[in-house]
Parts: sequence; structure tokens; C-alpha cells
Amino acid sequence: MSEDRRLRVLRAIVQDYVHTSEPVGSKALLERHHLGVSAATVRNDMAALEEEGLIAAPHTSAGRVPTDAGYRLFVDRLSAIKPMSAAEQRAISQFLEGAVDLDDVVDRTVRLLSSLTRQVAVVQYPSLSRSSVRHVELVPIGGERLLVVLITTTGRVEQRVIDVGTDLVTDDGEQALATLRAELTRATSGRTLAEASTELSGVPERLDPALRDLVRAISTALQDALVEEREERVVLAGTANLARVGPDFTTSLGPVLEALEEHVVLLKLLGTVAEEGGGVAVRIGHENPYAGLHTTSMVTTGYGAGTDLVAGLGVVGPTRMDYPTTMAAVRAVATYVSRILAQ
Amino acid sequence: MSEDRRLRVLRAIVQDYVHTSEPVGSKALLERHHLGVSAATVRNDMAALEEEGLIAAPHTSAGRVPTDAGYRLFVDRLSAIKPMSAAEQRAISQFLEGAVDLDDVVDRTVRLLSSLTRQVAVVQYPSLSRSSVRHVELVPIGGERLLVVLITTTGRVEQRVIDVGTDLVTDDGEQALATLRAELTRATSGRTLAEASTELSGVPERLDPALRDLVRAISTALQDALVEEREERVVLAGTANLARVGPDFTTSLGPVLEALEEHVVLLKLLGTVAEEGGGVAVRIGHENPYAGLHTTSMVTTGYGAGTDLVAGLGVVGPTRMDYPTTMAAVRAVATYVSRILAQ
DNA sequence: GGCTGGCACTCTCGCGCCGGGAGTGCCAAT
DNA sequence: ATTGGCACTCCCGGCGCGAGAGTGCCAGCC
Repeated sequence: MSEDRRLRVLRAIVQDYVHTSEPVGSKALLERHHLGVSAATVRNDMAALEEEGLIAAPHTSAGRVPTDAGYRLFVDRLSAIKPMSAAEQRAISQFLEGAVDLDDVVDRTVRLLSSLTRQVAVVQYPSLSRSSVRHVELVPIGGERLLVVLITTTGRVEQRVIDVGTDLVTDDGEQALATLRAELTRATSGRTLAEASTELSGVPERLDPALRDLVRAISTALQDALVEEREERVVLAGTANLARVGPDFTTSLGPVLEALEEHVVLLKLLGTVAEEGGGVAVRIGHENPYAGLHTTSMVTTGYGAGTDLVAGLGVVGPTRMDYPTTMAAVRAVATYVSRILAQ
Repeated sequence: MSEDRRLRVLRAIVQDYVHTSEPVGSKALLERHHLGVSAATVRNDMAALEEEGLIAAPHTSAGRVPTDAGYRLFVDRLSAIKPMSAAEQRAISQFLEGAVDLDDVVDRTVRLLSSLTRQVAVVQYPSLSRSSVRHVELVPIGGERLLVVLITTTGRVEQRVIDVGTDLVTDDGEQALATLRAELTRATSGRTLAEASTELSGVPERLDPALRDLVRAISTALQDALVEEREERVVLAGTANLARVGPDFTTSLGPVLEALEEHVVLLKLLGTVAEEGGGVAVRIGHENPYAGLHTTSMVTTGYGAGTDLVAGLGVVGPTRMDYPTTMAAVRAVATYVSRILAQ
């Protein structure tokens, strides 16, 4: 019994099932793939594969369907990421280049990814952790409120509103703000977010004691904005693709949509990125730590400017998905959006 | 034949159908509502209502179901917006008060609205059109690129990246930017966006001819940001609720999800707001201009700080929805989020 | 030992049929 | 205008059946 052929059979099953959405039997396999053996032999192999937990039959005497473990083996050892055609690459690149700002880049990326894969695309906004401070701005709004704006090298803008004890829309207030602004800029500008954060804590002491409380408030607000992970945003597109999957999927549709609304969860999943397979990580069915996504697979990778990975992107789809092309699309989009961000 | 009773029957049908999700027959009606008449009378009324196009039967000898026109009449004349209990109001208010910045307000609002109504909530970011310029900032990034940031009174931040012909990270460049910054601030600060836009066009002429091209580029970028409607964002929550609606709805689920991804469409729908019914507008089934939403109804209203309405919010759900309570929730959330924004 | 053809067996799926039930429309009577 | 009565229509669930797809196993063959 050739171990090698058994794996070829598994591969054929995965490919057929992805293609037809129906359990695949020994005979159907022979028609579409010319393994040089008979149906009976294939049946023996299938029995063995089932024994190993790689495929399963929905009921006696139906065809076989890959299990999560089967897909896993397929992804790890039986498939190669399909290279994208030059035309596709050009299209991707051109589409992304039309973007006018960071929001637009992210928006285009997520749309592109969902239409390429015909699945749900998930793109994380470039994370703060690796970027540095470009600019800090203080804007008084209303009587005793202050808008603190932080602009980073990745072009991201963070804002916080804080309550200050005193009215700032006075001459005194304006003046205080001016010195404060200068001081803050000096303390943070050009520094990485982590550096800026520590630098910031020294500022209050150096200033007029009368302002100390105010400064402390601003400083903590900024630090808050600096380290805040909660603020990391994700953007989705292509949820309608879930409805196209098929009737077998409609039951799990509710839970999946729910899971997709938990952006915190998605962020976490995008965060952990594997290095193998060209940097593309695949999480299949129950490998997924969240119950709502047990019927789905996630294909993710990192992207970002420079050598640092600053964010993640990927797609969510039914476990029965075309892994090689999906992985290719995810990788390609990540590459090109990184390139765009790099300039 | 009492016109009045016929409408009471219609109301009963709508209420029952919303409650049970099943076509309602004459007998079932009598059990749940004590109209003082017999089943036969109700049947006559139903026939008349069907004649008028207010209700329809899925097939001969099944119960009746309200048509879009039926719901319309129900909403306009047969129902009153249910007042919310004091406890609910307190809960809404408290939940929204925890927000730390504009993003958080919007995020909380949309979540709140979807969980209150158990439907898809849509919230538009406060629109620029009614607000005015708080601040303009120019940040050079990379060699020949400039990030233009616009901060408005509503706390919104718009950003644009523009390519300038020359390298700005030089002493000359820095100096030019400084004067430019001052000039722009003077021209726009405190003005409404429309005013600022016209004011802006005068700026290039008043400046050093050498900078004129640069200024013109910045000025157009700003004007772009000022009037840009495309940039208006909407946020969704509760799409999973669509999956709970029922089997009859699953077919239209795909198109609906697609429509919900067309944020431009949603913006347009949120934009047109009626004044009747406490400012809450209802768009039922085919009244909706977009085919994907023909099976759904939309309940929307405006919200925003001050006397001006600056944005819209609402929910999307199946035409078979509980209009009175949904309308109440939409109105209440709009009221409270406006209050939050007002301070 | 591994491969193959053959064969009996199992299970699903679609179809037609049937009876019960809910609901209607109409009519004659009040 | 309302009502009780009655015949009629149509959906729905359950049942049986045959076809088809697929399997498991066995005996023979290389």
C-alpha cells in the first residue's frame, strides 16, 4: 500500500470537493484524475485515510469529505501557492496605487482582497506599536475640553478628548497651550511611540506648577493613545460572499457573522502570524480558538512598510475553500500594499 | 362596512404577523384580539383589505400577510411610537456616556442601537457640511509628500496626502510651510466649511509666486477634503441579526449583505430624512430605491450637536419588523447621542 | 503483499400519494 | 351590515418506492 499514492488521493479529494461542493466518491475521482489504479484500490486508500481521520463520510455510502486534519495536511504538504499571473499582479498594483490617503489604501485593500478571493476580507489598520510620532496637536473645544491629536509616521491619527479643570478659551489659556504645544512637540517628535511615552512622563515636572495638573492630564491621555491597543481597527468587506457558499453553510452563518463583528477577536487572530509558507498562516476550522469560526478557515499574513510588520490582513471563508489561490491572493495583496505604504 | 374596523383589523394583522412570523387567519385573529365581531365579518374585511392592496395571501387559503402598502398605512396611521421606560433611557444614556472620543461615541452608538433593536444598525459619522474648521495642519512626510490634516468643530479629522514638486524637508521648505500654515489658519479657522472653501481660493494669489503651485495644490486638496462626500463614513453593527430573521429571509440575505456594503448607498439613504413622526423616517420594502433592500425596511433619523442635524443613523431590518419599538429605539438613541455630542 | 473485478448491501434523494388541517369565499338568513 | 354554515382549495407532513451512488468485502491475480 503506497503511502505516496494515498496522499495523492487525499489531494484529489480535496481538490474535487472544493470544486464541486459535493462528497466525492471513488468513481468520480477516477474520472477527473488519472491515477493509474482502479476504483477498488482507491476505495482501500480512502478507507485508510478515513482511519487516519483525514477524511470522513457524511453517512454510510456517501462520498468522502476532507476533515480539518485533511485540509491541514493538504495545505502543509500537498499544495503549492499558485503564482499569480503578470496581468493579475498589474491589476492589483494599479488598483492600489489610486489611493489618496491611508484610509483609502485600507479601504481599497480590503475590497480588492474580497473580490479577488470572493470571500470575506479582513484588514487591520497599521498598528501603532512600530511607528513613531510625527506630530502632536492640542485643540481647545468648548469651554473646559481639549482635543488631543496624535499623528504618526504611518499617517495614522489618534484623538482623545480630555476634561481640564479650567477654561482654556482665554488669553492665559491660549498662551499656556502654546508653550505646552512646543514642549510636547520637543518631547515626542520623531521618537518611537514607546520612547515618546517615557519621555512624556518627564514633562510635567519641568513646567509651571500651575499647569502641572493640566499637563499631567494631557500626558496621560497621550500615553493612553500611544499604547492603546483597543483602538486598533479592522475593516471588513465581502460578507455577502458568505451567503453564496451554499445551503450547508447557512446554519453556521449567524455565528460566523457574530464572530466577524468581534473586532477584538479578529485583531487577535490577525496578530499571530506564522512564518512558514511564504509568511501566510492558515487556521483551519476547529484550529480556530473561537467557536463561531469553527466552520471557517482563516488565511492571514502580515504587511506593512519597511522591514517591520506593522499589521495583518487576511480572509475568512468556509473550510472548503481553494487554499492555494486564496493564499496566493493574500500574499500578493500584502506584498503590494506594503509596497504602497513604503514609499 | 365600517372603515374604522377594517383598519383595526389591519393593525391586528400587522401586530400578529410581526409577532408570529406566520400568515394570520381570521380565526387566529379573533383569539388574540377581541374585536367584537365574528370570523366571517373579519373575513369580509380581509377581502376588502386585499382588494385595496394592503394585505396579500401567499397562496389560496392561507392566512394574510401585510404588503408594503399595508405596513405603510400601519406606520402612518395605526401606530404610535412606544415610549421607552425610564430604566431603558437611563441605560442608554449611561452606556453612551462612557465614550472617550468621537470614534468611541460612534462605535458605542451603533452597538447600542443594534442590540436594542436586535437588527442591523447603521450610524453615519457626523458630517462635515454643517460644521466648521477648527484647525489645519501640514505635515511633510517622506521627501516630496505632504500630509494635510483638517480638524473640524465636530472633532472629525480629514487627511489627504499630496505630491509636491519639491523636497520640503529643507530649511527653505520648513520656512515656507510655516508661513503657509499661518496663512491657511488665518483663512479658514473658525469658518464654516463652505466659507473656508471660498476663502481658500483667494490664498494662492496673496503669496510668493514661487510657492504658488504648492499652495494651489494644498488648497485644492483641502477643498477636496472639505466638500468630499465620498469620505463620509458609516459604521455597521448587528449584521448577524439578519441570520436570525427566519428561513423565508435567507434567500434575500445575500443581496441585503451586498447592499449593506455599499456605504455610498447607505449614506444616501441616511441623508434624506423626514420630519414627521418625531423626525423618524421609515422606508418600507420597495419604497427603497435599491433592489437589494427591497425585502427590508429602514428606520432612520438625524442626530447631531446643536440645532443643526449633522448626520443620520438608523436600522435596517426585514419589512416584518416591530415598527413602533424600533422607531422608539432609533429616536431615543439619536436623542441621547446628540446630547453627548452637544456638550 | 498489493491490486483488481465483482457483488451484495446501505443510505440518500426525489417523486407521487394521501389525509388532516387551516383557511377561504360565498350564500342565505337575520 | 353581520353572521353561521358549508363546500372547496391548498399546504404540509408522513409514507412508500425505485433509482442511483457509493461503500465494504472477498476471492482471484500478479
